[in-house]
Amino acid sequence: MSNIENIEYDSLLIRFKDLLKHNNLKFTKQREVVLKTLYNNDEHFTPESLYLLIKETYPELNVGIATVYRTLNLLEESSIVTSISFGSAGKKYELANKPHHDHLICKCCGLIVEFENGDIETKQEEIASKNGFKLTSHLMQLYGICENCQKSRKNK
Amino acid sequence: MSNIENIEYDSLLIRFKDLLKHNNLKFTKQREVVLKTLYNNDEHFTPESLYLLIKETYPELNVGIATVYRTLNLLEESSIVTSISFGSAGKKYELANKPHHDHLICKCCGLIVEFENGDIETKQEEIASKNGFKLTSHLMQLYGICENCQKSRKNK
DNA sequence: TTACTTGCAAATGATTTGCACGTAT
DNA sequence: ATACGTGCAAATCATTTGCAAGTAA
Repeated sequence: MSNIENIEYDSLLIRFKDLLKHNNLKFTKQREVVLKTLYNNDEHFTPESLYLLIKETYPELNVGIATVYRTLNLLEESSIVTSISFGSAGKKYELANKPHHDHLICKCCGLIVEFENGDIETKQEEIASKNGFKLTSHLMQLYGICENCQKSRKNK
Repeated sequence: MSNIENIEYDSLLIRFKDLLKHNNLKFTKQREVVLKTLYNNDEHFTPESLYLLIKETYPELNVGIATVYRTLNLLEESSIVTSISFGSAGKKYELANKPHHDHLICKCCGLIVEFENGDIETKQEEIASKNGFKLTSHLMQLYGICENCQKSRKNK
């Protein structure tokens, strides 16, 4: 692990600890492990997939899925993680401090592809100011069928 | 109700009936009423809100919520309706053949302004196809502070 | 010590499913 | 007549919550 990554993780951890202290909450191994696992794995996790990975990685901690849910909610309220939801397949979480990007989501298998597009962001600013709004953030998710799912549909 | 609306509805209905026939499914009052209610009300429905409106509008049919779910799934698979996920507020359905609109949302007072922007939609198509996706829908919400709220903040 | 946190299991809420009866074709 | 569709209630799935025991501060 490089120094840069450690610095990033350390600052995340400090933010998390500060937040806990401010709210009279305690810093626990379980909470740390949730944050660390999100940080070490560049994926979009469902609560269950995160729970399974944590169980596998830290079997001695015997973390319960309820704690994963509780910690994800805490982290999301504090804007340390964000979630995206796609239909009935559920909700997925990722760290919020990644460089800004939007999501392309397969309605069929749940695959998520990240993208970034400056032209669209410029247009969004134009639309907002045309309507008298001062833009603070946005949510853009494109839903479709990915290459693989298009193929498997044809095979049926 | 104008002729134009009737023609639109009739063509929708024909599409639905064709689809049912094609799959050896039957055209029933309940299925018709789900489509008609979506058509007559320019809203985003949760399965439950749609169910409640149908019960209120056609009490004699005694439609069950399971049928609303079943019909929405059927209509969605057939691309007659699409669903959009509004964050934690759940999943909402609307007719797929309406012109797509997006939302500009004031974080301060909740004002919602609808807009439509062809340039962005074109870019979205480009992004999707560049990633091998066949685009079916999108969710774009711009969050900000509206004109009025900007003024009243200054007054404070 | 004393709150807060945990894992567990039970509870909840949304959606789906099995079944016997009803209905469109 | 024969599937298929329906409402109902029970089942399921993801998520939340109550509780007694454990742990950070």
